[in-house]
Amino acid sequence: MRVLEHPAPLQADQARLLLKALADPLRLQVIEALGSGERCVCELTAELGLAQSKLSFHLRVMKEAGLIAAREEGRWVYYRLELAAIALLRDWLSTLAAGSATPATPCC
Amino acid sequence: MRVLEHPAPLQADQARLLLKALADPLRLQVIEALGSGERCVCELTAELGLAQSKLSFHLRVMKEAGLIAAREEGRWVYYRLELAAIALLRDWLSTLAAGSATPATPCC
DNA sequence: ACCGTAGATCAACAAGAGTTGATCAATCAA
DNA sequence: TTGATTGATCAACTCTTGTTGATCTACGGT
Repeated sequence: MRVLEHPAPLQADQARLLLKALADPLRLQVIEALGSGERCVCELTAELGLAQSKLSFHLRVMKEAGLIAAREEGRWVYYRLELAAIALLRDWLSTLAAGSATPATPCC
Repeated sequence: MRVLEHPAPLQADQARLLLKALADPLRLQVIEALGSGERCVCELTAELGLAQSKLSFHLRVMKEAGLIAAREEGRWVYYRLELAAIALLRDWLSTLAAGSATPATPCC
C-alpha cells in the first residue's frame, strides 16, 4: 500500500506503515541523510558504513511504506524523502491528539 | 527513557520509541479508545475484547515510551494519552521535513 | 564481447516482539 | 479473615524482522 496513491487524509493502517518504517535506528539514519537531499545507494553505503544488502533491505521497507522514492539513472538509483508522506503523517498525528477530551468516568 | 522527562525537542531515539509504540494495530486501537478520554484497564479489555495480559503488555510498551500515562485509583488503573508526547512527535516530524533541499549531485 | 561496478534478491540464520496461560500482589467487600 | 476482583508479571512458545553472504541482472566502459 503506497501512501501517494492516497492523497487525502491517512488511514490508520497507512499511518501505521509509515510509523513502522520510521521506527528503526538504521532507517532513521538513512532518513537523516536524505534530509539534506537525494542520495544514491553507493553514497549511502559509504556515508553510513553499511553492508550493501542490509541497506537495500531497509530502503525497500521505506519505499514500500511510501516514505522514500527511488529514481533510476543509468547504473545508479537515487533515493529521496517523500515529503508528502511525512506531511500526511504529521496531519494524522494532529487528528489523533484532537479527539482527546473528558476526564474520568466511574468504571467497571 | 520517558519523554516527559525531556520537555525540549525530541531526540531521534526518543522519537523512535514513540514511533514504535504507535506502529502497532492493537496499540492504535487503544490509542483511539483513549482519544475519547481516560479509561481503566478493565474498560479497555471489555471494549476491545482483549486478553488481559495482552493488553497489559501493550499498555506497558506505550507507557515506557511515554505515549500514555497511568493513574492508580484504589483497585483500578486509569490510562490516558500523553498529549505532550504526540505534540513533540509532530514537531519532530516537522524538523525532519525541514532540512530537505538540493536535487541531485553527481555521485560515486 | 568482456569485465567491473551498482544494486536487488534470496536462503539460512539470529534477534526481537507479541501471545498465551498461569501465578502473584494489592485492594476491597462481606 | 476469607474471598473475589483488578491488573502486573513471568516463562514458554510463536511469529515477525533484521542480518549475512552469495548470487544475479543491468548498465557502462574499454
